[in-house]
Amino acid sequence: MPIAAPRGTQDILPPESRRWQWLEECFRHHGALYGYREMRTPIFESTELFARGVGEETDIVAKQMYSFQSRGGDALTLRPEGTAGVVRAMIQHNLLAQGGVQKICYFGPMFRYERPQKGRYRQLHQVGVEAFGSPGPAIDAETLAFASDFLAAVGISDARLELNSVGCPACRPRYRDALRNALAGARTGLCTDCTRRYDTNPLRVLDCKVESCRTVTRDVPVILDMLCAECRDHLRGVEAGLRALGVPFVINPHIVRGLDYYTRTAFEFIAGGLGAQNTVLAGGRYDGLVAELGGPATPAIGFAAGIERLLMAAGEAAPAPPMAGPVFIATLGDAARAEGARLAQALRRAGVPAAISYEARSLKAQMKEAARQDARYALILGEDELARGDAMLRDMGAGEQTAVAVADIVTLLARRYAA
RNA sequence: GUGGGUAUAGCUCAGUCGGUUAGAGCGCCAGGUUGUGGCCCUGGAGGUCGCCCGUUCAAGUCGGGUUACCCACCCCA
Repeated sequence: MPIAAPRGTQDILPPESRRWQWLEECFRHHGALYGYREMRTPIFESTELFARGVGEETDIVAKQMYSFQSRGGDALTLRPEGTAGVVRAMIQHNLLAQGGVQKICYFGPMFRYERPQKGRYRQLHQVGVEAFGSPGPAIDAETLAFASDFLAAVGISDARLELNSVGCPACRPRYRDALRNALAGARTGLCTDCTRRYDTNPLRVLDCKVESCRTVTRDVPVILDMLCAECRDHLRGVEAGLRALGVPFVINPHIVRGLDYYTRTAFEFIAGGLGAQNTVLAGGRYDGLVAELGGPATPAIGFAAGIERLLMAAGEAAPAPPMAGPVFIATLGDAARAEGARLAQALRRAGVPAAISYEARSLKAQMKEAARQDARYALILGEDELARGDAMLRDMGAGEQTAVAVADIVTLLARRYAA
């Protein structure tokens, strides 16, 4: 058996790669509309960054990281997500000292050691944004509008935005205690995972998918009723902003984030057609993270989306804009083939995509090759044409051909391809 | 980490009760057409039936194991 790509990774082959380029272009375009600038950070970072930035007790850090020791003895990890690296870079380069709002977008591969399945990979690719420096709900609404518009642009118009507030360090502990109290009586009805979560992170019981747990959590108090005044006002501000911007949403009090520096706004976009992995884009506010990583206290909000899932959810809706079909130069004889190569180069330098036959083959075989390459034109150059100083220019779509002087070909085709 | 499914040509898949030379469609190459793609006809190339072990006179087919992929749990994008 020859060597195969590692488990949970995949090769993005043409023409699928064209859809990736298209999606990345969509993302860049929307980023520019909303004032985001791209940042590129390393694919590996200090393991400690993720331990602190994502959280020691999360599954991602506890059992899904590709960690290794460098030859110099440093503990490093392939990034499992994008936010930690961006925040680290913002702090390291003192970009937050500039004041104002800083909007950063990024995309690239992330790595998580998970059991692969539909929509879940060990090397996944995300696009993401982070906005630093604005504490109010207006930027939350704008960020969600960005997400919604971006999804629509890539052909996912049926995604449902689910919104929640996870409170803040002032009100969340109070809710956590209330939740624990409410669950205490029904502990025996919880699944084994949730029995553990009851102690470690009771909020996570809320998004458990086991039926018995859902039954238990149906009547439990919701955080929305226990938010402090500031968090409640913030959420109302986000809702008002979304309505003003025309972004539909539903409140789902069961959306949670595991860590203390996630604050207030939390959201997910749910799309169909993805099986169990149906979250296509998710994010939230993390007003405590920059300070947690040693930077100046800075409010922030962001989201990330998995490219593989986006393309799956988009399905047929995601077009793969075809490249302009080339001019295929079919030649007969060594002298004509050499002239064809020169002609092709002249065409390319004039901005016209050109292809040639590298070997001596029958004209029929070359015409089939031209059709296979979806050529717009075939340029047929044989001994006779070479002697006359012209070539047959065949319109592959129309199936008509005319003789054109070699001297005029580049100018003529450059004009047609420019149109 | 747990469970289920699948594995035959480049791709998508047939393959009967275990039976002698493993098939189809698409794709590829060539010819029909001495210099013209798509449609048609003819021919050709291409296979360690995932891998190992076992049962049997005989295994693509049955059994065990293993690996990979897929799906679900879990977790998340």
